[in-house]
Amino acid sequence: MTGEQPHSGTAAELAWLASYDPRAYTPVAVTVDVVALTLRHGHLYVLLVERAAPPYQGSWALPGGFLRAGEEGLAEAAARELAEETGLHAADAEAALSRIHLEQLGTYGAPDRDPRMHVVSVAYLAFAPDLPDPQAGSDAASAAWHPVTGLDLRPHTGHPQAAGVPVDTHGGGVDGHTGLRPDGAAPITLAFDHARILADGLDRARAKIEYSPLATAFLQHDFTIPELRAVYEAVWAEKLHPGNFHRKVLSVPGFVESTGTTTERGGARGGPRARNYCAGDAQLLHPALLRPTREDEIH
Amino acid sequence: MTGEQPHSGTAAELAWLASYDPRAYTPVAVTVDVVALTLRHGHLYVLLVERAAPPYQGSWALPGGFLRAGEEGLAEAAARELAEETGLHAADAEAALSRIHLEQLGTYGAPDRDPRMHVVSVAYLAFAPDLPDPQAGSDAASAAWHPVTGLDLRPHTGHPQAAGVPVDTHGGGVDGHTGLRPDGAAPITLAFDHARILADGLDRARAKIEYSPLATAFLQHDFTIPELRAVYEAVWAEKLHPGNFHRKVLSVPGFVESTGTTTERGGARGGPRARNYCAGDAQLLHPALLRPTREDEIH
DNA sequence: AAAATAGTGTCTTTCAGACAGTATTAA
DNA sequence: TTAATACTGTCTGAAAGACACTATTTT
Repeated sequence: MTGEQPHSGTAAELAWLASYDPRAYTPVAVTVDVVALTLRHGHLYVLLVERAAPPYQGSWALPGGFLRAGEEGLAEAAARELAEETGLHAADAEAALSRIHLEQLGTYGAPDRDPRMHVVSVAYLAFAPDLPDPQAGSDAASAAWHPVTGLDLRPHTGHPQAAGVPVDTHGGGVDGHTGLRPDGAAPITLAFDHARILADGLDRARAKIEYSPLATAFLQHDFTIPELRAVYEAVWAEKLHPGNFHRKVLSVPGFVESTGTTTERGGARGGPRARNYCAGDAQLLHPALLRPTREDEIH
Repeated sequence: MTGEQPHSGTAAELAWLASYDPRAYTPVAVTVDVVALTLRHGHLYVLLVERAAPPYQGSWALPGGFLRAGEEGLAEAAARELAEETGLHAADAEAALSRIHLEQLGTYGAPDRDPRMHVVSVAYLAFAPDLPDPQAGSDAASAAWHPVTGLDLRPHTGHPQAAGVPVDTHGGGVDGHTGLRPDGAAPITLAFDHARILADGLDRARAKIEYSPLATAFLQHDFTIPELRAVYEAVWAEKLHPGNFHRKVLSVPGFVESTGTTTERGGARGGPRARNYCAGDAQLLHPALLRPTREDEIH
């Protein structure tokens, strides 16, 4: 909009406008980062990109980029970044993106979180069904889905309470269960404060599927109750009781709707064929699906 | 675009450029706004400032200001703004601010939300005990606490629990249920998108006191169960059953701790003296205090 | 005395979790 | 056949909400 000189006006207006001129201040950059989660082979994966330039050259980071000032809103920018990095800006972007849930996660603005300048990052959280790997030859050449269990989620830039996100009581300590890769390799350390952002995103995801039907956003249009249970088990990293989960899901009005069909085959290791369902029209689960081993209050 | 002539080149080239010099883009301003809530005479009040210059000259707005780039984080900026506008930057600022709960609410960045330029606003939500009125002669000369029932809040289409800005652009419908003042005066319309921000803050507050002990942040250090109930009734705008509420609060571990004392006098209209409590050490209420007339899913 | 309120007891309903049990399918 | 799995039935305990009741204080 303004870009150059402010338009003319009264003296008072000009004085006030001057207070809005960003060049009167040290500049701030605004970026949008995306924590895109998906489910693969029963495990949670997050979309990461490899940094091609310093700082943190060669490190993995959350996909993101600068907000195009005057052109787009924050959610638009997040959707654009996500489409670019997943390689979905092709023909099917429209259809694929429409099934992806996107919500604002939080904003991170510690002055030293980027060594180059003060960067304020608006983080978004995305739930996506299993997508193809990002294709080379696009912006997404360096993007890949990583299992979250292979990432080091302990914050390393210990700025006081940088850009705190709600309620989070980030375990912070030597939790031990995160950051260990199944193959025993060293956990990957993320660039900037992206480990913290990812940890906040995982916390949000774990809490969100309790009272919202968004777990279905990780699945295809049609799914079975056991598949839905696999989502909860992956996000919560807990085994759930199959029978109780089944009855509970069906008892929540509007959570799932029967399609009248069943799967073609039974389970890989035996068992009957499961009935198919699709997402219902509820926005809120009532009653909620409470996480089981909620180790009570932390203090 | 920029308002001048757009740069030539593909988006990828622009992004490449920006990775070296973010100022290649149209500038963005970053502000921090605060939704500060308090309880007065049994009603919810919000801190507002009167705008002294266009746009929206003479309108009321949320207190806020520019992030001091390179100097402070977002939460720091919010605390600074809150201290300035409440007139608490005096001697007692330290003690008073320490009792105020402050958390990030969401970030608002629609390109046209400020007519002058693209402004990204990081909103914070504050719960404060009853504070003295802002004093003239300070930055807070134009600040005042307003009952939220006297403000015009458009209903918003977002998810009730969603922390932050819903992805969809709201369809700003006109509904008459909120914004009616008890004295029948016309509801006050807030500047910019601050009505939306305030509505999101109220939603967050209503949800937050269900599962966190933050309702106590509205009270003095010592309080009675009926006083705590008054907080819930004001925030939820619902009458609660006194007996059940009492038993429920005491049954949640770590919510409140008895001080062994009682009030000096009984209720204003009769009744025994109440026992005093202070906040316990729980961070999460388990089990939660569920809101009663939760009209189920919205779709 | 009358009215209002703090705090407790009890009953009913709902729901989460444990567990058992049946039917169906793959190996 | 064996093992795994989808799904259903049943019991127990926790907890929310409705209601009744006592005790204490103000007007």
